[in-house]
Amino acid sequence: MSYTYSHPRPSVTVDACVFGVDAGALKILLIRRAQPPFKGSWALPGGFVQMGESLEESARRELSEETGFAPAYLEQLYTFGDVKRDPRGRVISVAYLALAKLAEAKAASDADEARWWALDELPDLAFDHGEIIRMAKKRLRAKVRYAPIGFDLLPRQFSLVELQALYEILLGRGVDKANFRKKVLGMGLLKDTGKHSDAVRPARLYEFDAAEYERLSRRGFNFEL
Amino acid sequence: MSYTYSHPRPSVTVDACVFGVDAGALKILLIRRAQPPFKGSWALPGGFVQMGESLEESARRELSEETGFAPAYLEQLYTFGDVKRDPRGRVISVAYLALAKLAEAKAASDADEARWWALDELPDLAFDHGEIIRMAKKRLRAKVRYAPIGFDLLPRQFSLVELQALYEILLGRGVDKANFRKKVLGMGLLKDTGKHSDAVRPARLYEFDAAEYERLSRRGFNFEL
DNA sequence: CCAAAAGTGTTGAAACTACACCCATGG
DNA sequence: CCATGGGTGTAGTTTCAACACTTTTGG
Repeated sequence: MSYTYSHPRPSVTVDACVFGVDAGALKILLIRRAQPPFKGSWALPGGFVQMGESLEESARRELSEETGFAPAYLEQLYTFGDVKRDPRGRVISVAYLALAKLAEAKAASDADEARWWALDELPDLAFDHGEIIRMAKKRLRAKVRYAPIGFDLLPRQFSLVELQALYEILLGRGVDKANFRKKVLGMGLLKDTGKHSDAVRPARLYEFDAAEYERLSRRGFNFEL
Repeated sequence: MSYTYSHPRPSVTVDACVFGVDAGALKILLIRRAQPPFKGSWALPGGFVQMGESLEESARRELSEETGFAPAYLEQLYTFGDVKRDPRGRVISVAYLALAKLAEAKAASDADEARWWALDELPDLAFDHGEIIRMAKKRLRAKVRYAPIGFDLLPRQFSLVELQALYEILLGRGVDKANFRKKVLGMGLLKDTGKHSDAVRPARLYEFDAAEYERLSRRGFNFEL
């Protein structure tokens, strides 16, 4: 490294918005802060980026350390850099959006310092984390319509009724059953597993066919619901 | 500032991808680097974030200093943080996507150290700027379809033929004239200025009605082309 | 056979596509 | 009156939305 500069530098953190669906509602994973500032407040899991790790590695590490959790889906959301967003000084935060499958979500929900909160009953939040969550929610609700990321919120095998319920939660409105099914199956992205749920009337279980999605995408296909 | 930490910190920079349309092609504004590393190479305009300015302010300042240019549109694109992306050490870059109106684009193109390049004839680029440009181009081509940002690439007043030509460039394919017009005018976002171009047969000139777009957006309207 | 939940068919309206055509102006 | 480019109209097809309907299972 032959060139080095010495100048005042901001700190850089990562914060993760982990969403999950449980009990018919969209939830987000928060931790209680053990250190000042905002000691005792709820906040997004996250922390300082270390010199030897990429941003995404940093997000995964912090998530694992603070919640013991490895998300099914992780994408960069936005970088928040207002001068006064952190009372400790200049701290720039790279926010990530993550999705968790329902079963795993429940497993992690027992911890004392990390719990799931329904999005319409959030506690007071540290820093500008309220704003970050608003943006993450907006991104999720928009993106679920043109990218096959909803499947990362469901178990690997799911029924069409479950998938429809998920979309109704995310979109915030009811969906016509017959039309939803025709559209979803018409895309040819769901593999019939041959299995059935054990409901009153057993429902066919499907799997998302990621390989087929890749193939179709390369040929110009666009997911849309 | 009662809490302060002392720990190794990355540097943070901003880089801007400024797009413009000229001579029927999509172009991007690059500068020639005067300092090492990559001295003499072409690169995105940008530089170090200062402690007292937000990220967007920083992007506007660097753009102004290096190209004398204030973009019509500016949005954050993505943050690049691979450990080895800069030979000087750990440098995280927040990339911005900017759009410039054609007339202003031409004005700035005379400078020696800043010039416009067609996207299919780019020179060798410093750092990971090639990757940043690829992502910016992808975002622009996708976003122009569901957000009214194409207008920021045209003069304030424009004919439908010009608008169509713009979309054909951005989408990379031909568009049916009659259908394009019906769709665009049907949205009710264009104000007829009453003026005409001075072509062989004078064309009606329109303006994008930003206020009306705001109004419709709040009522659930979604731009789409 | 009844309740509950899974799964389907039909139809009219709306949107999209392709393509042919007409119109205004300068030379 | 012709070339150039601006500006429609229409018809066939596909997609969409609404809604009523049938099927399977447990009790």
